[in-house]
Amino acid sequence: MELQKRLDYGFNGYQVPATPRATRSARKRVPFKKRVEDKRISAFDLLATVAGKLLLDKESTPVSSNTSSAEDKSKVEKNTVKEERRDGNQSSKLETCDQYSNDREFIISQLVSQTNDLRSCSFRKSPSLKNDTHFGLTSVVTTSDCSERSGVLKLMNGKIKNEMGSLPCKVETGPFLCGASGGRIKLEFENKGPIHEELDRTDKLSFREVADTCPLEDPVVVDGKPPLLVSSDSSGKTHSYGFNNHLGSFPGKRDDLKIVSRDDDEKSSGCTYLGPIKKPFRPTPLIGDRRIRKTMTSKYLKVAPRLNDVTLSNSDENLKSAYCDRSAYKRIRSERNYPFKKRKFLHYSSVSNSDGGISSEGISDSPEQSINGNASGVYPKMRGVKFRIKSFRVPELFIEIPESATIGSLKRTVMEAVTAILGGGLRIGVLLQGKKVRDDNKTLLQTGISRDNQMDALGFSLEPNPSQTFPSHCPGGSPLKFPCDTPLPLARYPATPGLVTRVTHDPSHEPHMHNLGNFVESDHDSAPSPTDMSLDKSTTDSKALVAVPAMSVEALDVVPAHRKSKRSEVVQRRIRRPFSVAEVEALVQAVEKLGTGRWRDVKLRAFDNAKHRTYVDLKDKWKTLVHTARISPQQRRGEPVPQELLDRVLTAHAYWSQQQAKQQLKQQQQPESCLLLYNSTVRASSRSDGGEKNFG
DNA sequence: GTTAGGG
DNA sequence: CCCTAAC
Repeated sequence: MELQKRLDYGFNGYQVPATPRATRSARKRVPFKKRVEDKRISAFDLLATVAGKLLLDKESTPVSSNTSSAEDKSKVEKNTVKEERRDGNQSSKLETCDQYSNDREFIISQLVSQTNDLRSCSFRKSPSLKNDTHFGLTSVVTTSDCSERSGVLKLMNGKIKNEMGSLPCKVETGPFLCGASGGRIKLEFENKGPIHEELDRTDKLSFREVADTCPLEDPVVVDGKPPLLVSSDSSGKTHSYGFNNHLGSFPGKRDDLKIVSRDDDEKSSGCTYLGPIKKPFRPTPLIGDRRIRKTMTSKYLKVAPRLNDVTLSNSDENLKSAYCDRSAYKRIRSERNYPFKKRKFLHYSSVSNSDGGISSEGISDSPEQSINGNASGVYPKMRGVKFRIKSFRVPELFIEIPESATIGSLKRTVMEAVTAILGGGLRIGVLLQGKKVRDDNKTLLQTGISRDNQMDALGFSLEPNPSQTFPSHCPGGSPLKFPCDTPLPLARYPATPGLVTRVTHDPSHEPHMHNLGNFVESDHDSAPSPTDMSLDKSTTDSKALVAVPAMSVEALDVVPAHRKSKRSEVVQRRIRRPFSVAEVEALVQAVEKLGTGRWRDVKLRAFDNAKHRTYVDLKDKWKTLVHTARISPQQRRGEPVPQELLDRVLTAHAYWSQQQAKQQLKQQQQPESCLLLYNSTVRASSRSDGGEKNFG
């Protein structure tokens, strides 16, 4: 009979509705049980702790320092406010920086603009980049705990490249956590030349030239201020979750920050050559819209070819590498762009999939490690374990900035790039005796980290955060393109007029082609590895999708899932990702077939690869689609959905609503026995084929 | 874990 | 998109 109805309806694409929930065996709702806090320390906790220590504000640092934490903090906030108020005023920004320079100082020793060279070399194959101006940056940044204030930043025609390989770090167990002694963070941006700057006793952030093999000219030394991370959020809440502020308040008195620019193409990983960016960025419309207001300084940095790629080598490899870097744009969002909320922290594998040389060194036992007297029942001898990370190396950074940009802007840009990296582009890997500890749930005790004899083998590494990678895909509607023509879902986010900066993380997560049918890209969350992903998709996806329209690139914008270093604390709201027309079409198609109320199936069917689209999202989208279809076109907002689709939405919605009503009616009328029979029949028919069987 | 709806 | 009640 059901079949007959369908035929009457005249649509053969719909399926028998799934058995209504109500008819399913009743499940008891288990009252929420408050979880008992587990005092055990898991690897994840450890990571969170360390990362938090490294990246977050100095609020958590001991007050024993000469510098008042509170004072610094207030200073930062003050500056923040001021900056925002004078938004756009360069001089005022400098002023702001000046204030801040009390603690840190930047010296730029060399600055070179090589727009032309770049254009003729690395960018030869990238027409879209022709007009870009680049400042190559090679720098070493060091912050240390002393009062000495000096630093040097040399700029060259390269860029701050963020090398996303696994990064080594040195860790020392010690009073770090308790602040007894200064913890240090050494971040390196290596530039081929193994320039390692030893941490000095400076109390500021300094940039120092490293292995600059490029011809430099017009050396410019500027005694500037540190690119204060500005919080443009006047609400004043920013500091509570914005990484920028945390960075701004980098415990200069205690921590050493070392960044060495690096020009290591070989490390750029196996990315494939990608052609010019075809997909134009979606204009960031609305100047003055929410984004602008909120992210004045939160620029989106992009990769820029490194100088060395251009001047030092003309080898294909270099060009290729450079190109890859160029194409591996990603958005790095400032953490403060996201409101945070108390919520369950996204669980993710904290250990990198990348096998890049990870190394850790220098972990030393802390004399005073232990003390957590409170022994839990499970772990009778619970001991505290303290770590002191002596140094970390930060991935490469690429920065592109207009010639006309001011030094102040440049500084800020660099700072922001670093901030972005630290804020969300990295994750921490834990190594024990050279091997990654992948299970975040293991306790230190279980892992053996708590044992003294293991301390020496413990290491941490900074690794690229897969979630920050840029997915790519090939728009199905367009002709098949060569890889090099794959549109890059890049986006430019001029933070301030005249200043365009972009940063990218390692190309190791290079965008890859997918089957046309694979219209929805995963956001790489917890992706095994770029390579695996590709393979995975090409095999898995192809079979699962049928004649699904390809989505437009914009739909695939990767929005880095920002991970708070501090677990269990605030987690930002997911970024809004408007559905593209292609997605809508896929959704409509799936719903037509599966009906409303089977969102999980819809998800599996049409959005299985779009990790960022949950079935709840799909359900919500359908809800809004129905609403949209009902309102007048004038009232609609956002990317217009073809009327044809909206019509289908209404049709399908009406149909399934009717089905639902009928079923409910039936359930009420049918005797129990019949109901059971009916249900079993329906289930069998609707699920015999994975729930996608069509009526004929 | 899913679904349905309100916010 | 989030949150949550009700499955």
